[in-house]
Parts: sequence; C-alpha cells; structure tokens
Amino acid sequence: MATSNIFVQILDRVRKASDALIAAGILPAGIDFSRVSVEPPRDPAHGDMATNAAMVLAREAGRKPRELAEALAEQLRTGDLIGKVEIAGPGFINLTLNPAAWIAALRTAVQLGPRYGKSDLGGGVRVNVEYVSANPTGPMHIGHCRGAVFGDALANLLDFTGHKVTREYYVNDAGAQVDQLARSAFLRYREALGEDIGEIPEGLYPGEYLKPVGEALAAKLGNALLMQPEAEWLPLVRAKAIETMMATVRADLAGLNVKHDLFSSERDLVEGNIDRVAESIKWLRALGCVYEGRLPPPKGAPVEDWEDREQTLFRSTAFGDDVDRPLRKSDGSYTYFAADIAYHRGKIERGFRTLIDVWGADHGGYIKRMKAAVQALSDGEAELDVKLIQLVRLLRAGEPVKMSKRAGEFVTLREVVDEVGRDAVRFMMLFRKNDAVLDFDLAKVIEQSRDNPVFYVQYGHARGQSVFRNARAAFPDLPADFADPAVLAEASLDRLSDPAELSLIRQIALYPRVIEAAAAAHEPHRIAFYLFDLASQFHAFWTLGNSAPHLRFIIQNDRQMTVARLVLVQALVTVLASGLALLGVEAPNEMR
RNA sequence: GCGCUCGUAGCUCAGCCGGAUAGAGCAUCAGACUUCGAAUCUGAGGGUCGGGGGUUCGAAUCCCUCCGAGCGCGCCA
Repeated sequence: MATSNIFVQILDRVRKASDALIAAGILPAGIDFSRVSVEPPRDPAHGDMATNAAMVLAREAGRKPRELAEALAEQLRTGDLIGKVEIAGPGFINLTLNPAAWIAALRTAVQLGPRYGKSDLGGGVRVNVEYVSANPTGPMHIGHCRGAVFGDALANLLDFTGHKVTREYYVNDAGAQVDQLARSAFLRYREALGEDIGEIPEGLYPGEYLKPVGEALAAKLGNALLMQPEAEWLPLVRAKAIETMMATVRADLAGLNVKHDLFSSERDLVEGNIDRVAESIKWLRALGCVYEGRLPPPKGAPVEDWEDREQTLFRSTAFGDDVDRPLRKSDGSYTYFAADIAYHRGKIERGFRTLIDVWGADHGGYIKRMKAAVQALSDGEAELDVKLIQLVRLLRAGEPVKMSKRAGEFVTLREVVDEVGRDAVRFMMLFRKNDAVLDFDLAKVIEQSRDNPVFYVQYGHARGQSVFRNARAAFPDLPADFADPAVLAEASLDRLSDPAELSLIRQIALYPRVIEAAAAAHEPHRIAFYLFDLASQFHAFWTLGNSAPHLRFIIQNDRQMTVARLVLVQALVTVLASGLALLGVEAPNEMR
C-alpha cells in the first residue's frame, strides 16, 4: 500500500537528497537517518513543512548545519512537488509545496474514501488488546466505560493501521469477589422465597440488580437450596449469578458498540483440564523465576494481620520491580497475580508479541510486576504496554452527581447512554488523554454549541452533507459519485487556490499523519482533537462565504467552481466520517 | 517512607516519542446573519509551561532535585 501520508512522501524526497549528497561525498555512507523528520511548522510563515535533516545529520557529517542545509536545499529544489526551499534559524529547511502537490493530496483523499489514512504501519503484526475486564459483580458504571471506549477505539485504530488485532475481555470469575456475589445472590434467593433478609451485610453486594437472579433461582429450584450447606449451593448460585452479570455486561457493551473477539475466563485457567496457573508457576520455577522465600513487611500504612511466613514468590525484581510478588495466598489458593500470569502466558502462547492492557488508574501499582511477568514468560520477546485510564467525574451542569457505592447506588453506564446517547459518551471519553481525569457533564454533552465538541464535529459532517443536498438542487446534473476517478480527473481542482481553501486541504492532508502518530503512541484521543480542529477550519471557511460570496461552495453561474468545491467538501466529510468511525461515533447527515 | 500518573492562560485542556515567537475552547470585551444551516464565524486582552539545576545547536517535552495533587504499597481484583 503506497502511503497517503504526504509528509512521508516528502521525507522520502529528503532521503533521496541525502543519498545524492552521499554519492557526492558530502555525507558519509550509512549515515543514521532515523532522527530526521518532516513536520508541519507551528508558524505558517515557515512554509508547509520543515525538516530538521541538516541539524540532525550535521554532527555525524562533520559539517555545519547551515552549510549542509544549503547542499540539501539545492537537491530538494529539483522535482515538481516542492515549490520553495528556504533555510532558516539554526538549519531548518523550510519547504513550500506547489499547489499541485496539495491538490494531488486532496484527490488522493477523495479517491481513497474510507481507505484514506489507512496504512500498513503495523506490517500485519498481531496485537492483543485487553480492555474492560470488569468484574462480573454488577452492571457497568461510568468508570468502566472510559476504558471500554478507549480500548475499542485503540483496537479500531490499530486495525486501521495494519495490525492484526484481537480484542479480549478477561472475566474475573474466580476468587473471593465472585463468592461474595454468590452469597449476595443467595440472600436475594431467600428473599424471593418470601423471607425477610433485612439489610445486606457489609462486604456483600447490596444492589437490586441481583434480585432477578434470586427470583430465577427460586422459580427454578424452589426451596431446594435452603437445606444445603454453603459449599454445595455456592458454586451453583455463583455460576448463575456470573452468567447473569456477564449477560448484563455484554448488553451494556453492545449499547456502547464496544466489541470483543474473545472473553477469557479466569476460572477456566484453574478448572479446565489442566491447571494452567500451576503449570505456569512450574514453568517459571524451572527458569529460576519462582522460589520459596520471605518478604519484608510492607511500608507505609501498617498491615494489621501481617505475619512473616515463607511463601511462593515471583522474582519480579529481576525485571525491574521493587519487590518480589507472592503467587499464593495463605490459604493455599492462587493470588490474582498468579492467575494473570497464566492468562498472559496464554496470550504469548497464542503467538502475540505485542500486548496492550487497558486498566483503571488504581491498578497502576501492578504494572511493573505484570511487565516483569511478560518479560519472563516470553524470554524478553513480548512487549506489554499498559494504558492506565483515569477516573471519570460525573457532573450535571457543573455539579457532581451523587453516588453511594456502599448503598449500591451508582449511575450505571446504561443510564448514561440512555440519557445522552452513545455518540456523546464515546466521543467525550476520547476527548481527553487517557491518563488525565475527565469531567463528564451530562448537561453539557447534549448542548448544541461549540462548547460541546461532539456536536461541533458531527455538525461539521452534517453541514458538509447539506452542501451536497443544496448543490444537487442547484445543479441537477451533478456527478453521482465525486470519488469516481473520472470525475476527479475532469474536475478543475486547480481552481481551489484561495489561502483558506489550501489551508483546509492541508488539514485534510494531515489526517494520515495523525492516524499513524496516534497508532504508534496508542493514543486514540489524538484523532478526536484532530477532528475538532478540522471541523473548526471547515466552519471558519463556511463563514467566509457570508461576506465573500465567491468563496461559497455553490456558485450558481459557475458549475466548474462548484464541482471543485464539492470535491473539497467530499474530502472533508470523508475524513470526518473516517475519524468518527475509528472512534465509534456516528457521522450524521443532518442534525435536525 | 517507596513507587506510579500528573502540575501548561482566570477555568477546562491540547502540544505530534527534543524544534523556530507555547496553542484551542470557556469566560471577558468588541464585531459579523435579505447566509450554501449564525446550531457558525472574526478580532482583542490574558503565560517566569509548579520552583531550581543539568544534557543539547535547541527543552513544556529527556535527566536530577525540591514543592504540590491523585493513585498504589503480601494473602482484594
């Protein structure tokens, strides 16, 4: 796939210029080109693009940056892409492209349509993205949803950039929490049989969402469970409760349009044919990464029931962690970490060398040991990137929404989606860096104003589509498809020469670069910010038409100009729709 | 005490794995509707990028240190 990233195309030109200098003996052969970049300058007066090549290569070449810049500039002046080459500051080479180069970029965008911005950056490498992985102990709330949307968008983005992505959900269906879930459900079962259960005891789940589980059990089994000891009824009730909760979670995710390829069960790791946790520990022990030993007592907040005892430890300090980490609890069962090791080992065994985990920020202290485990499990060949998702503060018109976790009263994801819509939730969750706290204001996100970025961007798309509707009324014989190469070849795109038009085209041409950077950094929020900027430029250009009628999209007596402008609008809606699709947000044709 | 994530305009935040004179929105003030959607746009004021060192041709960005905030610190997940 040839890149549609015009910055990469120009970087190739710079590389060719360097090659020419190598041939001329001005640069040494095999010089390190890796730090050379071509980027848009902050100040438009510096041209369309700037390269740091002369400054970066100067040292190794043993030449002054400006002198080298002169030599490179001379080479860059050849060819038809670049119109103006200037040397500035300490050795920047500022490039101004010929308008034809921008027009070509515009044509590319329209012609590729939904494929514009796609790249083979990932080279088909398999990437495992694990996200949500919320405990099946209740419906999803607003906190879970940010990680869900983030993971989903990141997976979309990686897929778009040539990675083979598997989307996973790790179901924590083992351990003490789901046992407590089972006990809570059992109370609801007794309640359903007519018993007065009073208050739900501390430590259990008080939410009313478990009532249907109790009722279903009562309807199906009558009072059969009441006679049994806990050891007998618990697995049964637990399975029913988990099944019901996971069905809820899946429905909640579907409501957000968050997709997963695979739900992996923690319980299966232990209760399958093979105890994969024991197997993983044994395997690591053979490598010398697991041993029996003692840990120093924890610092900071004193632990009341601390007892010094020998235990099974993972040697995470060998991989940069602060202390070695226990794999078994005092009752002999595995720690969460031990199971997670087995789970990640499974990912590696399935062939993944790039792992991405999306976690809540409160799990930050867990990163080092998990990375250490992945190092040990893969002999250093797999890489784990953990994306921490900061907390969401739910507001209504600036006031915090009251929630009491103890009473089981929290605003569920479903309620939020029902109130403000999936698009608003998804876009806002991505309109912030993942590691920064996010304020989500239920009142603001449904505002129809510039203050609300969701609306602002979607309105940009709708406005673009309205141009087509109006244009077809004015010129009934317009081409059906502006992405048709024949239409594009015939259109007089060189008439798009106003500075405002070229500025909009430049922003459109930036899209592939933004996509690649966002994918490389695992930061989908960059797309959201880019779309906001793009919409902003479009709205600005639109308003120019108010006072300068010749800059309107539809020129009644100039069909040729109208077609050229429609191609520009086509590019705009193409990119807005593409970016919004990556974020999982609708691109509406009208906002009414 | 240690570790992690942070600290950018009055407020909310961007700042593209080191680039040139640090950007946007809100708020404030001043403007643009017989308009292809004014649900929008234009302009102005507003900054020691928490403080201080260091690396570099060049630092909001990398390193050290201090200050401040949030999160975490066997046998919860």
